[in-house]
Amino acid sequence: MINLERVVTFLAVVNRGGFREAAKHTGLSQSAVTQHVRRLEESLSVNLIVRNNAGSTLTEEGKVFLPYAENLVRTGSRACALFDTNRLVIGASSNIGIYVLPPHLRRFKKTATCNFDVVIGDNLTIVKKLENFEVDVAIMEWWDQREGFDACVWRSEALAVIVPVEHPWAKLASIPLDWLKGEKLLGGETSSGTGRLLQHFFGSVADSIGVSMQLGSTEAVKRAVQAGLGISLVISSSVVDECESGRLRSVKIEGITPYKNLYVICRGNMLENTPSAHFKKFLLQ
Amino acid sequence: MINLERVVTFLAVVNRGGFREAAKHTGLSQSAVTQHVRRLEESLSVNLIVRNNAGSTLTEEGKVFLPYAENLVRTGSRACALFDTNRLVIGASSNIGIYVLPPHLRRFKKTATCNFDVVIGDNLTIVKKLENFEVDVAIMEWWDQREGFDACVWRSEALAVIVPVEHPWAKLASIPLDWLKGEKLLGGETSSGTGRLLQHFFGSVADSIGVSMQLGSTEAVKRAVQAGLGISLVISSSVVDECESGRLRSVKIEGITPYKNLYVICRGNMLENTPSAHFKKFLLQ
DNA sequence: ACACGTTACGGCAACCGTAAGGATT
DNA sequence: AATCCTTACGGTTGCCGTAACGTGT
Repeated sequence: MINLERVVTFLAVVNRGGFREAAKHTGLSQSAVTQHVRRLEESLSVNLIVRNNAGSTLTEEGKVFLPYAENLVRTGSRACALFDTNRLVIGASSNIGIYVLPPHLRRFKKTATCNFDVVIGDNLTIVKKLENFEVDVAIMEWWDQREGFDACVWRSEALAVIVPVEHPWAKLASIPLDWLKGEKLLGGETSSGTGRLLQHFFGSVADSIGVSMQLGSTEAVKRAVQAGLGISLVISSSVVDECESGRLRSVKIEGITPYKNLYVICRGNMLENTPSAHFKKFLLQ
Repeated sequence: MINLERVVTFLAVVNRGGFREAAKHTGLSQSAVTQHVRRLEESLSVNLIVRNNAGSTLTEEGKVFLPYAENLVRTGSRACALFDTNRLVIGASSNIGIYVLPPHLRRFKKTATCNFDVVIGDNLTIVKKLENFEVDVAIMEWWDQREGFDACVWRSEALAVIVPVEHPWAKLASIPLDWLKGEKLLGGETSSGTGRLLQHFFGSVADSIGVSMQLGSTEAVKRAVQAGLGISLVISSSVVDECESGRLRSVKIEGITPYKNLYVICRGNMLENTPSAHFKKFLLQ
């Protein structure tokens, strides 16, 4: 079985571009670095690194091995940190991490008995990291009930239809649902479950609502709407500032208050006395 | 950093239910097993296993650590097998493995520079094994274009409508497509893409063709058709013997020669000089 | 008494660092 | 000559297996 210390050294050589630098960085002698890499190569029966006076580089085999090496070290590190009651990695999908979570994190920081890191990324990335043990707990905009995880609804986050200030609807207190027929919404992050939401709140009208671009982030959507490129449906808290300062208008829909459930997700089989359990309990009060 | 050998031993203890059994299974002395587990526990600063005369069990911490351990060992094993140039595991979905592949494997055996194993299973099982690095190359009846794999069409395999010998169509050279309307085909393996095939070759007629049972294997379908339970659509080469010996009849459809594409699938990022690359090249000539 | 896991201990191999040795520029 | 990696070598450590030792049934 592969020796992880050697893999760590291998990665150091790759990242630092040479054996000497890797030695400095890992605290080993550079002779030990040579031995680590050589033994790793022997155990795999291939050369991983092209030795070179001007920067060592990966062989083809090294390139194939690299992702495995990174995965192993990541997972190993996380496993080591598992019972370290002093560390927590929180994952959040972009919108939540940017617009919703910060004040809660600030409150948590006061009561927390441990340090924590936050990783923000699109929904699929965070799910992947949750599965890869790179994050301990995730706050997400949807959950597909996959096996091995405990998900519970944290809170409902209000959604808002936003339009440019010069838009005909901009000065109306609210509009009837029918007006949305045939509209095209500017899309933000992919895979955030917008389709399902539209269906749920707008019923048959949803079929005639299109999503016209995938701008990748709510920030991009806000700018695009400001620029008059179209309208969109976003989390209310993401546009509080813009609405107050008059750069965007939030328009209500008569009789409907669309919202999005946010989920707290942990791996199943969690212990009581872990940082992630504390964080979950904190969020759910 | 965690020592993977100790993790392997830990898993052996968990799976075998005791230190002694784990020792037998891993080839270590049971003293060494004790040391491995103890050192692993020390490195994580928790107890993982409850020692017990009647079967050792996991502690709560052990249960939490278990998935990490499995993940690490799986990834490590995969990485080790990456450059093993003397081992090849070929996966094949049942029909292909049973009826199509054997003569090719025989030819390959003559030229092959490595030993190989064959794993036969239903389509989903083989995909799973491909993703888990349990098979290196797979021959499948469909492919859903998932990321990280290279798939190419190997060959087209003719399909045949089969009927019992006493069936009204049995003595006809061919039948018009329309006759299939309202028929029910006996289904074999699940998830073999029969629905798409019917649509492709039979067009609108396909909508009125049903699939009445899921018998699980082509062998079962053949027997069922022989017994007069219905008709079916199968790979021609699977019924050559039965048609020759008069136990089944293969009926042509006027103007249509249905077939099924077979795919050779490897992981992406493959090197040139691997057994699976050789096998793929061999199949594609 | 038996089956299980732990501890003690001696031999062996692995590993590390120092220092000298090639190779390339 | 300078920089890089490899090799040689000795001291230390860690690891394994044998065997003796607790412990619970």
